[in-house]
Amino acid sequence: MVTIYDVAKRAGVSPATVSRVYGGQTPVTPDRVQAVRAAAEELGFVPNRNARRLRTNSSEIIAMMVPDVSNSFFTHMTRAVEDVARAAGFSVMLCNTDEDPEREQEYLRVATSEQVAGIIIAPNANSELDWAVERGVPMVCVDRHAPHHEIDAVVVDNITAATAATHLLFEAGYTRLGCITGPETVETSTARLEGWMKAVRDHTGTDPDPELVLRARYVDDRDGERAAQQLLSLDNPPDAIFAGNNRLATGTLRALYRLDTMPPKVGLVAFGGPPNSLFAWPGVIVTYLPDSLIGTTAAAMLIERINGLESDARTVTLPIAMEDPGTDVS
Amino acid sequence: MVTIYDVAKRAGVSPATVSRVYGGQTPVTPDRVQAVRAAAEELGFVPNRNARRLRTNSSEIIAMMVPDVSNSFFTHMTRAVEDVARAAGFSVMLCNTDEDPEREQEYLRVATSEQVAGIIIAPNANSELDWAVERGVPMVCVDRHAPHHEIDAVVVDNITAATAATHLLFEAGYTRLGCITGPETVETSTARLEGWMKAVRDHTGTDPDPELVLRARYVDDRDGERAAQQLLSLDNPPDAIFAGNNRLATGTLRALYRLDTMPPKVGLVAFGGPPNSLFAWPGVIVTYLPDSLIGTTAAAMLIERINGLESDARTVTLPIAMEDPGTDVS
DNA sequence: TTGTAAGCGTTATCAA
DNA sequence: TTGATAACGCTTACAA
Repeated sequence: MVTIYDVAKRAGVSPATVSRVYGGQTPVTPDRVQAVRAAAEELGFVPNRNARRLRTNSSEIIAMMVPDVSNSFFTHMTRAVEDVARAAGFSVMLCNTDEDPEREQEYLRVATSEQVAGIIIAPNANSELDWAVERGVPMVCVDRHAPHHEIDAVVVDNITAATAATHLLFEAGYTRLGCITGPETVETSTARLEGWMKAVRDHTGTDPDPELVLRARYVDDRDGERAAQQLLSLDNPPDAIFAGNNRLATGTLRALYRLDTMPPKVGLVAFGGPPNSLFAWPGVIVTYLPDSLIGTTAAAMLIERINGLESDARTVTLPIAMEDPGTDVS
Repeated sequence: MVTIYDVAKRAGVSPATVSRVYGGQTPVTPDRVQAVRAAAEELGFVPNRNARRLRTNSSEIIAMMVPDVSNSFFTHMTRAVEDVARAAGFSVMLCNTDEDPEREQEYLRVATSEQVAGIIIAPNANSELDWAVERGVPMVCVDRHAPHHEIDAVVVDNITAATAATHLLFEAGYTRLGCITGPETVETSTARLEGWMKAVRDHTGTDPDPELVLRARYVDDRDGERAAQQLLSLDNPPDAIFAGNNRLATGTLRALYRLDTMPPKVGLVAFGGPPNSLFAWPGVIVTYLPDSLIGTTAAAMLIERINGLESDARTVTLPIAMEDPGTDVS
């Protein structure tokens, strides 16, 4: 391994000078910079970041922890984070927590002991962020608030959007609405359920029929498909379904397709949009989560923290866009 | 920061003993292990990986470099890599090269100077892998061979599958086929074009009309959409289109939808499948790339290299599955 | 502006 | 089985 000592010898300067050429604060005479760069080039020198980190106690890596790396919502968010991070000189390390607290905990441990510059995380109700927070690692939550913690967060207004989307179903003429939402450990699933219930109460004047509400995992299409099948095989099945995230929407669509009751026969709210939806479909109301905007906002906030900002925890709530193609088959 | 010295003092042992308790090779008496663990727990000790790496010259991080983190093909592959890597004690750092040699080069630099354990990369024709290879970083290419290099690779048989899929279009009764493939810098796009041409020659006995072949970027749906529009607005437009990857297929479908010529009116080969395709569609022939299998295979091969395997470069070619729902509208 | 030298927290060598 | 001690490659006082 080529070190600054080798480069120093070759360039006829001291190791300190070499160090200063790379990201040093102290100025170095131009011709010496030249000499050092030339020597480094010839020798194929690469600064050892571990040594640097050991010395400086800081890295240029941001860890991004999401429950599902293959969900387009998070991949878009990640891309946005990466763009902002790279512009500020950080690399992004992506970690897949799979909505599993143990995995998440392990990654938090790894990230902390890697001395990452900061962490962006979509936590769940059981996340134990204390540990990393206590050790002073800058952190920003995305999509969900931090449980029990004063941590910056970038979220969306799920309740309002869920209510609005559900209203659109009623306006389209559907009357008996089912709801498939995520597990209780995920904040957004409860918020969306709440928004849905509000709309149902507004329109019917009563609480929704409990058999019309199902919970399924966010991370697997199949769970959504099974839940939809269950709803549709009720004695008194719903004529429209609210699907609490993009995967659940995909699963629900698949169930509808299998049963030959594609929208608009049965209405659908795809909260967060089916992933990579190809085109608008009559009878499908799609809400678009501002994935990229969440990412850029969170990255910017994290970088502020990394740069030493000490203010109280901030929460940014972003709006949700919606598309209603109507129920006409065109 | 809590160090092994603090823990040692608290536990009444030497720093060396503490070090040995964590991942050490040398045995330690059980009660001392107890004492050390207890002390570490109380103090909230986390081993500093930078110091460890500096000392041992090795990390437990695998860098995965893909051209498009939001493409489902690569996200599925990444998940598979992660599963295998985690089982072997590695964390996975995901890097988005955006099909851009400069970005890729930067990430290779970062990864090398981070002393990553190994690299899994989907390179393009301009990738300069020499640099990292020379420094002895274990590497495996996925989806594409390494340009000019003796490096392990896990690929699929694009030519054969492209030919077979194109044959299916002819068999379905389509006669004038267009082809939208990726840029020349990407090996798979040329291979798929080649497979398509072979099938066209087989059936028509002549070379395909040059105006029916278009190149578009792999990484953006819109490029595919524009290309499809261009093909369909020819004086003598194709009655079926071969789309060279999942994004191009998505874009093509969108163009077909806009022009109200959805399959089976115009036939389609979606090579690699439209992302998260909801269901089979008449007139759409889908080839499924073995994304997960590529990932697990590549990860296993990389880990062998990390563990010191010195054999010649190996190339694994995996088969491609296909689905043809026929042209009947059901 | 430059060089010398002392760490950063860990692991590896060597004796005990 | 354990402990003292010398690295690992880099940054940074401090002195020149």
